[in-house]
Amino acid sequence: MGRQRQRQRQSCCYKQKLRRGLWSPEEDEKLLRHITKYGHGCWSSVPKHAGLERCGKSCRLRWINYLRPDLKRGTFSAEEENLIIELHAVLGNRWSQIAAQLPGRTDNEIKNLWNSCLKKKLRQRGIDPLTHQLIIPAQPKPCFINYQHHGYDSITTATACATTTTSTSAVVHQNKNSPCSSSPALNYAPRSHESAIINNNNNYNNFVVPCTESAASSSIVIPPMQVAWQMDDNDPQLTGACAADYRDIQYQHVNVNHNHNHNHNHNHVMMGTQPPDELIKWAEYLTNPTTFLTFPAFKTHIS
DNA sequence: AAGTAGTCCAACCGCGGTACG
DNA sequence: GCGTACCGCGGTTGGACTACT
Repeated sequence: MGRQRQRQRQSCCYKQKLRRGLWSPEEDEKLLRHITKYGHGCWSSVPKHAGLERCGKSCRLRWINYLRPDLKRGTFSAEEENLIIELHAVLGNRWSQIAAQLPGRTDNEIKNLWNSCLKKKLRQRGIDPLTHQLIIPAQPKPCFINYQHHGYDSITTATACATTTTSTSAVVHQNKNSPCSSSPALNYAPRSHESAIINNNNNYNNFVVPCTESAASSSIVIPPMQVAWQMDDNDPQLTGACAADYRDIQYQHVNVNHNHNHNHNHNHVMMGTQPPDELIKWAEYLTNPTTFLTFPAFKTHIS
C-alpha cells in the first residue's frame, strides 16, 4: 500500500533522489555535529549544510525522535505507562500533547508504545482502549430503532452505547478545524476516529438510534450521547457531531434501510429506556446547545 | 534447521496550519 | 487574496527481530 501510494504521489526524497530509510551512524554523526554547532534553523537547509543527502523533513524527524540530547530512551516505567493511559483517556490520540507531559519521550515513541503494548494491556484488563470503558463481554450486534415511524424524520443520530458507569468527566472540545465549526451552535470537536460516522452520510433522512443486543438484554441504559447530523441534505459542510464525551462512544455504522421491516428488531429495542421525548431534546440541543446541561441523560453521564 | 506468524519501532506519508512574498 | 514553502502532527508502513511450529 505504501508503495502504491508512493506511485500516486512521490515523496520529496524520491523527487530529489535523496536517501531514504534507516540512518547510518555516519549520517547521525553529521546531523548531530551540525545541529550542535549551528542549531537546526530552517530544516530544509539543514541537510545541505550538514552534508547529508536527506530531505529536511527526514533530518527533523531523526533529530526529534532519536538524536535530541534530552531524550530519555530505554523502556517505559510503570509510572510512565500509567500516565500515558490516563492522558490518553483525556486527550485521545493527541500524541504530541501526551509527549509534552513526559519529559524525554517523543510522540512517536509514545504512539508506538500505545499501539504495540498499552492497547493490549488495557484489553487484557477488560478495558476498551478507545473508550477507556469496561468492555461488555458479549459481542455487541447492532440493531436499530428507526424513529421515522414516530415522525422524527429530519435528522439522523448515532448514539453511544454507554457500557459502564465508570465514565470520566465530560469533554466538550472546541476545535476550529472541526466540521462542527461550520455550525456556530456547537463546540464539540469530533476527532479522526469519529469522522467515519460524520463522513458516512449516505442517509440523513432518518432518526436512527443504534443499540446492542447485549445492552438491550441487560438493564443498561443507553443515552443518546453522540449525534451526527446534517442540516442540509445538499450541503455536507453542514454536517457534524456532538457528544457528551466522545471517549464513551462506540460507533455504529448507520445504514438505514428505507424499506425496512422494523418488527424483527422489537425484541431488542429499548423503547422504555429511550423515550422519544428525550431524543427530541437531543434534537433540540442540536439547534440550541444551551439546553444541553438540562438534559438528564447527559447530566447523569458527566457526573 | 527452516518456515511462518507475530511484535516492535524507526521512518515515511499526507494533510492541515502558518508564514511569507 | 493567492500561491508556495515549510513545519508539525497523526496515521501507516516496512523491515528487523523474536517466538512458535
